[in-house]
Amino acid sequence: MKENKTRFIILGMLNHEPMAGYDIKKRIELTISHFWQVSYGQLYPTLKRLAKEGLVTMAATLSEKGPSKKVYTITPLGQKALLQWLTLPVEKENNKYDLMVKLFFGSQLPISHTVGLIQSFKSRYQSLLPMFRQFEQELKSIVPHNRDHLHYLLTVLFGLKVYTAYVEWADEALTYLNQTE
Amino acid sequence: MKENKTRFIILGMLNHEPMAGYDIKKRIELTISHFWQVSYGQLYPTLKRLAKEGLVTMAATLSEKGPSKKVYTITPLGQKALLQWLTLPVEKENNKYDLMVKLFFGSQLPISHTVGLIQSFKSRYQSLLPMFRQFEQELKSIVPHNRDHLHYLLTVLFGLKVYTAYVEWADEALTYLNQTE
DNA sequence: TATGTCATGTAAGGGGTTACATGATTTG
DNA sequence: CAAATCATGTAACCCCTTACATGACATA
Repeated sequence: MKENKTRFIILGMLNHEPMAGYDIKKRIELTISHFWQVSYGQLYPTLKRLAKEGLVTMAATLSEKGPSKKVYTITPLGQKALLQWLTLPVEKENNKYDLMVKLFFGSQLPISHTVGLIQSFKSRYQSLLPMFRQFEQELKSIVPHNRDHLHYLLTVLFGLKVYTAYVEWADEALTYLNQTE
Repeated sequence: MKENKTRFIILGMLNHEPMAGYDIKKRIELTISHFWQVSYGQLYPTLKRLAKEGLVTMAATLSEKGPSKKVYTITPLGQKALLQWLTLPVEKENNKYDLMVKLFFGSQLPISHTVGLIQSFKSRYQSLLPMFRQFEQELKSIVPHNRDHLHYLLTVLFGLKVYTAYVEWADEALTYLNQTE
């Protein structure tokens, strides 16, 4: 069977503080989008469903400033469901890399083309590194006093490690391709 | 819009040599499963569809040894479709890590629990490294003479880099958690 | 003879993306 | 005043996984 994990992403975010759907989305982008993504098409219906099941409550804030928002708050039932899910076994990740498929089958294409693909892969992740390094610095100064931020830091370090590995691999690959030319 | 990439995985495999569905699946497991996965439930219907569209042809081999197989061969049309897809822009990967979500939200759980999760993550990938290293050795001896194998090698090096990054991150994370205890 | 592997499939169901739609508000 | 952003949603579609189903053959 397949549990809906989006539910728990939302519950996790709301467990930190009450938020509107739009804000949850922004928070996701900022904090966990390097290892989990949620689209509006999934977010809003799931919020509605969580409310219906009593795991969150909704309060519409009319006319405060900007468009009206629907602020959601996690309920004790929701917290219980979240905690229970957190103790469930971790599922193995099945990641897919379009680039690798194209590389694997791309021996007929000109090497220059392959080089281009790898270069843009490299620069995509290289450009993200500074942001992660800044997060790392900020978090490391807070962590000694705050348990929550330790967990956040660990995921930032993960992003840093993996993206750095991407960049290093790209350099290695480009070296090999240069030798072949 | 969303193209069906499974089609091109199959075409790519058949472009190397004609095979039955079962063999394609095994080949996928052996060579690209660390960056792409295909299930039977997707494989067989897609093969059927590719045949219907004329991108592959099917020949049933009855009674040779073992159960009968349906051997598929790529057609010129199929090769054209494959080549065309290979030149399409690479799509950004959207990978999901269940573990990271549980880490990110898991500050309320006992540290020992978190440690356990990270340890099993580490050992899962650490145990895969020797196999990749062996592939690396084998391929490096062939590569100078064979263009195909260079591309295969690049994806093996990718697996090696990323899985090594996983292991290194795990060690880093465990160190942090030890300090906290 | 029972278990495991070979070999091919189908059906159900869900999760998730994309595209479409709407309207208010802010900013250049 | 136009464009971007805020804010919430719906509908279609499809990819994919899971579970189920079948039967032959090999092996312990």
